Amino acid sequence: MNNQNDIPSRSLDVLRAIVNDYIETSEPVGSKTLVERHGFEVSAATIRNEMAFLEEEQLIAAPHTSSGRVPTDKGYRLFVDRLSEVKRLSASERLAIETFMSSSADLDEVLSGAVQSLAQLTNQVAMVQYPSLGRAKIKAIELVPINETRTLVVLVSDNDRVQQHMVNAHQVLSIEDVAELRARFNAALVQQPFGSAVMKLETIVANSSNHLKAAASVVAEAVQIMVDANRQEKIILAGTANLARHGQAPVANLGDLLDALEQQVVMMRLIAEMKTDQEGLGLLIGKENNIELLSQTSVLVSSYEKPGSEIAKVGVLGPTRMDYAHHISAVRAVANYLTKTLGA
Amino acid sequence: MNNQNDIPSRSLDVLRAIVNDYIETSEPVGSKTLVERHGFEVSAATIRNEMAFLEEEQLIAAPHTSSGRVPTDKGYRLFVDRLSEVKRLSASERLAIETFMSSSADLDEVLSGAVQSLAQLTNQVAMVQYPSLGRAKIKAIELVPINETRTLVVLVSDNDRVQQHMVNAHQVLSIEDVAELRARFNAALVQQPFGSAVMKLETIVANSSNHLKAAASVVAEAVQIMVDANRQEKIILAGTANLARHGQAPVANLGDLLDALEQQVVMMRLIAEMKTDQEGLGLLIGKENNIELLSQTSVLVSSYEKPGSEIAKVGVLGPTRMDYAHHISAVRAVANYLTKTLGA
DNA sequence: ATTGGCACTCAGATAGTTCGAGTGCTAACC
DNA sequence: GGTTAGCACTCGAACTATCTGAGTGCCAAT
Repeated sequence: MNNQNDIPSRSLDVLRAIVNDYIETSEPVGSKTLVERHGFEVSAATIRNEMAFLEEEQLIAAPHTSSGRVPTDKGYRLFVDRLSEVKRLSASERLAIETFMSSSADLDEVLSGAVQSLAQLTNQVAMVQYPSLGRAKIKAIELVPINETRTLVVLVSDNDRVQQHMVNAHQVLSIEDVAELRARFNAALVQQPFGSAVMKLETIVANSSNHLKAAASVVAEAVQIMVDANRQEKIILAGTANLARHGQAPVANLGDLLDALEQQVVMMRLIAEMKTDQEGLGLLIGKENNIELLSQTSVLVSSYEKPGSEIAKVGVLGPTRMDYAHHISAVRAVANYLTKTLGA
Repeated sequence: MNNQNDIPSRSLDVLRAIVNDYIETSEPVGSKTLVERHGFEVSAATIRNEMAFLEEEQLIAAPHTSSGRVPTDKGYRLFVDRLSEVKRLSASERLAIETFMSSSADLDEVLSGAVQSLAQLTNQVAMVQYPSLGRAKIKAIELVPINETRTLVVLVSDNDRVQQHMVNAHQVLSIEDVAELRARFNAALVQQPFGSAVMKLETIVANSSNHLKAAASVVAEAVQIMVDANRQEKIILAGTANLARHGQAPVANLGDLLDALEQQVVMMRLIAEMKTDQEGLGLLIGKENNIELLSQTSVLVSSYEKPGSEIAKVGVLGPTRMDYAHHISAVRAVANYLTKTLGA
């Protein structure tokens, strides 16, 4: 097994050229076109020798005997890690991000703007993970009476996230009743971290006036549900149409992939488990993600930070044959804007 | 131009058989298979004569000379209007709807459950339109301080819909300030229909304490935005993956269709403009919708009612070659459940 | 180490052939 | 008159054959 560093510099030049060409044309690339399009000072035959070497190293592969070569997952990996220079975003691209992401909006709007601009920028499927609220605190609980028995429970956390859940107390609640419940829940829960809030719920119910115990327990249940919904990761997607567009789908059965995306669960797990480097970037190429359905797709994420809550991720999913150099810039830029906007 | 009623009964039998067969097999259907699979007491030749007649009437067409026949839009229309018997839903299908649509949830959850169950039931793209809130009234306005200057404005309407919008007052607001704003807005707006609420906003701002005028105007703006967002129709989709699944896409470029669905605007207009009959059902077959992109798809909707607000629609979109008899039942059932659940 | 030369491979395009489901028409039949 | 059997005909789909050319691997010469 050869170490990467054993690969001579010219071989790497060839690999870089192959990846760039293939990303651009999406056709297997052969030795002759390679010499023509890039400024190699050697003949096609020499390049062929290099290619044979790269193939031995499993960095490129031929779809069928005697056809051009295509980078393997391993080839892309080496390319990304050591060969690609980051393409800076153009001014118009930066502008696009800024206009898409209106600041001074609430979390939902900011995230949805971010994911849409990223999808448009990359022509891939974009996704953003909600900041996990593990460390977030409860800012307020509002009870809004809807009719005699039904009440809307609104939970606001200290990072601008608002959740709501309808409950039915199965008993008539007077205005005073609602006020009491509101007071009790707020007194006990405001400023509590989500984690510990749940433990207080029983006490609140126990302390409530007798005739309100049932209602209190229903509200407590709603709070529990919302806290749980928080712990459970959530993502937003945009640009799924890009999968069907631009010719060759990155998967045999496009329907299955779209389905998986719609169900969210696969992507949620994947994005949650992805590791990122010290710069916050994470990338899984092809089979690296160990998900059969995604064996021909790459997932690129960058973490962004929401002060006060944990770090979350934003990224794109596309065919392994994606423009890594460009997309890395795009994802990173959107992540930066997110951090900036949310920090304000 | 022949009136429908001039078409002899046996011809209609043949048309019905053709539609049913084609829906089932998605292959053009020929005279021989037709005689075999359905209990026609006549020979294939006779059926051919009938088919020639149907073709003259433009109810069926042959993809190419000497191939089986396929129903035209007009053929489907006649089939649906006069020939198909509604297929009742199976017990398990009804059960699926019920479990999907937990009652005592808020509007978002109910609608999202409905659209998901419909997508699953029909294997098509399902969509539901939010009830327009033209007649709805404001139930409460809550102001939740997020930090010194930012405040979350929560607007609850009397049909369980909750909206929120973050505002930045650009000035420090004390608890008393927030209380005053809350009181003023609620006093002026609670029980006001959305339509007239907007007109009161100026007065509220004018009446506010001087040092709160700026803040009040920011909040008023937020209310305005939310009211507008309400007036603007909104839909939820589910099951878009079903388009890519099951073989032949109903459109040349699947990407364009997915894109249009994601952008929502096309479907929003279409669903808003669709007419429904006295039973609340509406159906556009193929080119009837006059949208090039959707020329090979049918859209089937049923209206549902949310007491107190206007009527909205729920339905499915799929290839013209869809199982109308079944889907009509499914859409109608979901609409009924919606009306029932929301009326509670 | 590099290169020109050359035989070889093989996917994809083009063209020809066959096959059969399906048609339209006509003449006979009830 | 409606129905039917019979038959010639059509034409897409599937199969085969052939051709082409981009690309390869290898070897001998530089």
